[in-house]
Amino acid sequence: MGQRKSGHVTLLDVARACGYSVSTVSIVLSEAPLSQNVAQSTRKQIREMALQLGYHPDAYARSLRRRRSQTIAVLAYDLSDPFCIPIVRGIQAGLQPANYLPLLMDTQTQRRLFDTYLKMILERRAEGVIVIASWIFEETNLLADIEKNHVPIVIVGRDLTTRQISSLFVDNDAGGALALRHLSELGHRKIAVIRGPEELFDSEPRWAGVRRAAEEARIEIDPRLVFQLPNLTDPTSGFEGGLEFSKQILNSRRPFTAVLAFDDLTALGVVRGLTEAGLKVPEDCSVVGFDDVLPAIVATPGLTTIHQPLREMGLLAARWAVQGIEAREQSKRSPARMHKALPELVVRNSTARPLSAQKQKRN
Amino acid sequence: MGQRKSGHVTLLDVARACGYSVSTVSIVLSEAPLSQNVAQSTRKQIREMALQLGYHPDAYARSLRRRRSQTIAVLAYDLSDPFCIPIVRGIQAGLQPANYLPLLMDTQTQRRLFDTYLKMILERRAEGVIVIASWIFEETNLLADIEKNHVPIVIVGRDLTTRQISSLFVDNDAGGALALRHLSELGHRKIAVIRGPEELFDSEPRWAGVRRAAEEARIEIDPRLVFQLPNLTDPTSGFEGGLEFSKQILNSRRPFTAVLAFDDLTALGVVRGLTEAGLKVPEDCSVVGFDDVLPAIVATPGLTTIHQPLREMGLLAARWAVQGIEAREQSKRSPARMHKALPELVVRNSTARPLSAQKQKRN
DNA sequence: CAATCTTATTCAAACGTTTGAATCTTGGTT
DNA sequence: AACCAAGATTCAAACGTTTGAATAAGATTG
Repeated sequence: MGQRKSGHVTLLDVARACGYSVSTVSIVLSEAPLSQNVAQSTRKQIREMALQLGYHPDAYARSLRRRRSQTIAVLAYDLSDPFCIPIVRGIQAGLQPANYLPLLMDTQTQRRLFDTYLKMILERRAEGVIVIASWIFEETNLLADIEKNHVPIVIVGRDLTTRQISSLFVDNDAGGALALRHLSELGHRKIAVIRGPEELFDSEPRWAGVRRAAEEARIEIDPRLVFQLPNLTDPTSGFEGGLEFSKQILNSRRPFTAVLAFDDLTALGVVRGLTEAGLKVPEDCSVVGFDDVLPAIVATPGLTTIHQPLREMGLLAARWAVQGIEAREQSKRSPARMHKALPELVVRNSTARPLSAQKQKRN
Repeated sequence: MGQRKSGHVTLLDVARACGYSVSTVSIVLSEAPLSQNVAQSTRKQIREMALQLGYHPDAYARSLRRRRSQTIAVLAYDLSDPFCIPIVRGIQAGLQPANYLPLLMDTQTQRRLFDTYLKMILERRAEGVIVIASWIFEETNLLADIEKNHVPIVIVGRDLTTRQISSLFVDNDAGGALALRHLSELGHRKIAVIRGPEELFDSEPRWAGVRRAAEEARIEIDPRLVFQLPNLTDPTSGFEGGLEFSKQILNSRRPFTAVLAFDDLTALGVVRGLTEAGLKVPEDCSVVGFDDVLPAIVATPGLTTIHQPLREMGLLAARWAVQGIEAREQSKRSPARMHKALPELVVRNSTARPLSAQKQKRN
């Protein structure tokens, strides 16, 4: 209604419209402690006028004055990886009640974008940063700028506690063991394993868990049945990796009854490869994945996999970030925390007893 | 170094450190036109000092003063729908060069969150809004508040040009026709169709396209082979819908050789249902989806589907939003635009000639 | 009835920028 | 010697809030 110069209604507009000072209006609308002393009638009047004019406080002015942005940056390495989404969801859920706005950024595994966003985080005065880890860059050094400003950082999917950064990640060792144990309990003994890319944090401990469980089950893993995914740029390229693997292993003519794939996409690639070669999953060969992402759930046969509590991890990451901010407010030092999430086996239909074992059973 | 009260380095800090006024420093660092008049030596000195101190301009102060937030809100109905991701990617790509920050918000198909975010959009002074459409709420009315502030709106996935909102969506009619034509060309005549939820914008035109193409191909669609998905809350529940469908149609014992599903997730549900009933896809029954999302690509058999140019649509949406903002700057009225994207058939392995037709061919 | 305490409201400064106008140097032109 | 135009730098106000301190008017007390 008024001829405001900027497009938006300001406190001044409201103040003029109902004849009070800017201060009073601010106190009422922001529900400051002082607003107890403001007369009931005044409060009501101001509130109604604000509503009528369509007043919305300017977050920029407010943040500037309060010196708080109420913002937490979420730096995801690649949103097109279905792995990220549940984490983001969890973070959202954790930030909502604390009234922080997640500033969601997708680096698309590009170094250039990572830098751009890092600058933005600083400029937008994010009070905390949650990083969903990527294997592409050594995030650690890049985050130095952020740390210098004492902005709390939490990283999901990678252990950086050695560098004093709070970290959440799944217990890869336990997960790998879970997967192998499942196959061994079904009666598989000739198990092929696809290890993750060397650059990736999860690869090593996952493999260690597999070996440990194999030993416990007295299964010897034939090194000629162990494959290694190349270092990938695109997270969905695990699928191609799995496809490629199937070709190689079938060519080699070495016998195997099960494949333990590094992650779900890789597993789906294996399923595709085997199927195209005329093999049936799970009858001729069992396949197990890792992560439990959407494509694994809706594929047929449903993929047996290791579930990561991604949502819960995101939730916790958000809580930690908020706590870190609060601690900083009171200039307490909060030490880096660590959470190893427990993975769970989800049995679907890509695994079954091997033909040999079935015969055994029938005997 | 300096004993700054706030955690961040300000212009004043830099100014003091090198003995110039705040103005000069601002002019240099923000590369204002006036900076041509600033002596080379001074410029260099200031830049170096800024870098050394780790100065980053405060986006809040800057936006407040410039009255520009350089921000465009992206309101996605549900990020866990793989459909959204490529659109978001496209938007990102389109916003990057224009130097706008996408404020990515995930409403999780919750009305409450939608409202919360709407308020935030206003408070954060987003200069434009891109909505990735949902079927849950009538966004139109909710967006009224935004429109009142003359913030340009672009909607993806739904036609709201009748309400003067620029809209981008796929040509559902053409897509539906494409799908049916593919099946008919393979020789299918008994085609079951799963229509989308009534609430959903795409459902009707897609169905219309199917009927049109059926007529053109002289195929009669048996109404008893036509099913209807219920109104869903969760986008991935299309999978359950497809599963349920298979049970019903197999129970009915009516013959059919192909299923044209509303979207990919539904199609994957159908594949699961048929497979569990002992039917083979595509040998015993062809299945075609719609959208071409990740799970359709990595499933086995790869799903034949109708591809939507989602990334391109996102890119265009971003461009339109930016143009809308520019137009508003010059207080030009820009009329609502419309773009109907062309869908494409992607043939994978979930469709094949029906058994009957194969025999015919051999004759 | 003056002094004190509430209650209700306003003042004015500050947050960190940007920018039109003002100021102060120079060296160059009449 | 007076004048002027660049050239280099600074002043000061403004953006829209918040908030500690100040003010004014009643009500309560000694």
